[in-house]
Amino acid sequence: MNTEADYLNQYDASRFPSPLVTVDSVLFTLHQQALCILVVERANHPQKGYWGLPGGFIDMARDDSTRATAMRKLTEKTGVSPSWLEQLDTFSGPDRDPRGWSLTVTWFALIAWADCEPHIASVSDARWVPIARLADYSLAFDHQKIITAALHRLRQKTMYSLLPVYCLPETFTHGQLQEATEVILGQSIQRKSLIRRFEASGMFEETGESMATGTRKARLWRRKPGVDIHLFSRNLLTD
Amino acid sequence: MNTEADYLNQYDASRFPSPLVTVDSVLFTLHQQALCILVVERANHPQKGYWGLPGGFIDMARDDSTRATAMRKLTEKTGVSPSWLEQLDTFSGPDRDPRGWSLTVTWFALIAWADCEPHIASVSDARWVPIARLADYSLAFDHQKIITAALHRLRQKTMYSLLPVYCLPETFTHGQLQEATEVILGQSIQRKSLIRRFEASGMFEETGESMATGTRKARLWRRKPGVDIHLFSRNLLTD
DNA sequence: CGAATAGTGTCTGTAAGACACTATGTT
DNA sequence: AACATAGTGTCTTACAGACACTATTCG
Repeated sequence: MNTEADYLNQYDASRFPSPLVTVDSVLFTLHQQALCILVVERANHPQKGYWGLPGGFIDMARDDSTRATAMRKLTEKTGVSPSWLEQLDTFSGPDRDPRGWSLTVTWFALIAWADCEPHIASVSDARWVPIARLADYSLAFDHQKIITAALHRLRQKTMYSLLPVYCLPETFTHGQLQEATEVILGQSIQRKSLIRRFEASGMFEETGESMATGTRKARLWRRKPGVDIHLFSRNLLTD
Repeated sequence: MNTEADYLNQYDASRFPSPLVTVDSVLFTLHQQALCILVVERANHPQKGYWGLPGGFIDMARDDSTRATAMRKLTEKTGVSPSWLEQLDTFSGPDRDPRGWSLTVTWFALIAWADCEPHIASVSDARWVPIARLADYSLAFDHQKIITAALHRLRQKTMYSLLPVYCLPETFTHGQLQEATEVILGQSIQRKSLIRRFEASGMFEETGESMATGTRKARLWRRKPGVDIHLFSRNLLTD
């Protein structure tokens, strides 16, 4: 007799060698017209003292998916949940970690700077780094490659959606969204095109309030609750 | 003294519990105007007798990435390398496999039916199933969910690239590409639009040969060697 | 020649790019 | 009032949709 129940009774996972599994996230924000990434100084070996992405091991007792692991680690470092969190890619191989064959499930996240600044300012090991300054940091493992992939994803999605709103505070103006989009894409865009898309997306509602960012007051908007992101069928900046 | 070398000397991966890690692929092809997926009958527990995606454990001695694992498993089942292979997503959680907390890195692949039919016909455990017939099969684990994600990816990419060419033989006609695209999208498309994109992509060259699929002979084309896939800035079928 | 599929010409429709214009608030 | 930023009107451009047209091959 050899039922599945018999098999499972005798099954011992520790008999099989397994890769080292981690979860890492690339969290972006915008601050002072710069696109920034959250990096953490490594307190332990391996690569102690290097800077790395926020992440770590899965806690199988608490996490019911790698999304939960990513969320838990980001919340530990920032004090809040990211506004946007999607899976990026899985990186693996025998040489990327000195402890052996390893695999990291990576996530791509966005948050408003103001939402987490108080918490980040209070912990010394996490820091926002403008992407133009990343070269000043010694990054652990293949984290530079992961960041490059995340940046590519962010720029692609910015071309066919209004993803940058997830880098903004709960209420925001057209001007702030335009600035966010321009910082991410690294070039100026047509305000008219952005506003046309903003309206067509059906994702937003006016708060009724307005705010003076420049000289004239600008209307404030928020994301409609429960409304999903809208994907456009054409890209911005199609050159 | 506590150097990284000391740390690595004392490091014992087996002390830490680790999720069960697998790699699974969704391989699509086109046959007789139907979009098909390769499924394999499970010879061992768990879920023995159910059908599942081609995949399995990482062989850390031989595979230098999960891509290599996916490629190795697909080659075992089909006899050839897929024409297209990209990472899809990672699925994880405590309940998806009865052996415990598990994680599968999934890949999305395309191949021409004729390239692997001789090999598949010779092995009894692998089978092409038209997606409309998947309901007739008892699928293992969360493989239905993985297939749904792969199908979504295939359809999306078909809207903004000529990805379906990777389901065709090395040389093919405009008509075959149109048929492939229509089968994948489940609706007819404008031949003129397809040919405009085909030319604009710069991905193809004429073989000089032609072929009678219908009454009149059609020109044969192939992918230019070393040329990457072209992504269009607008979608087809934007309704 | 007619039938069927291969392939082209060209008009329409839609949404982005460009940019001038008007509106509103601050000094 | 001057000015700077908010927001609109509208022309142009690029490319997909529609569909009629011509071309080729076979019976």
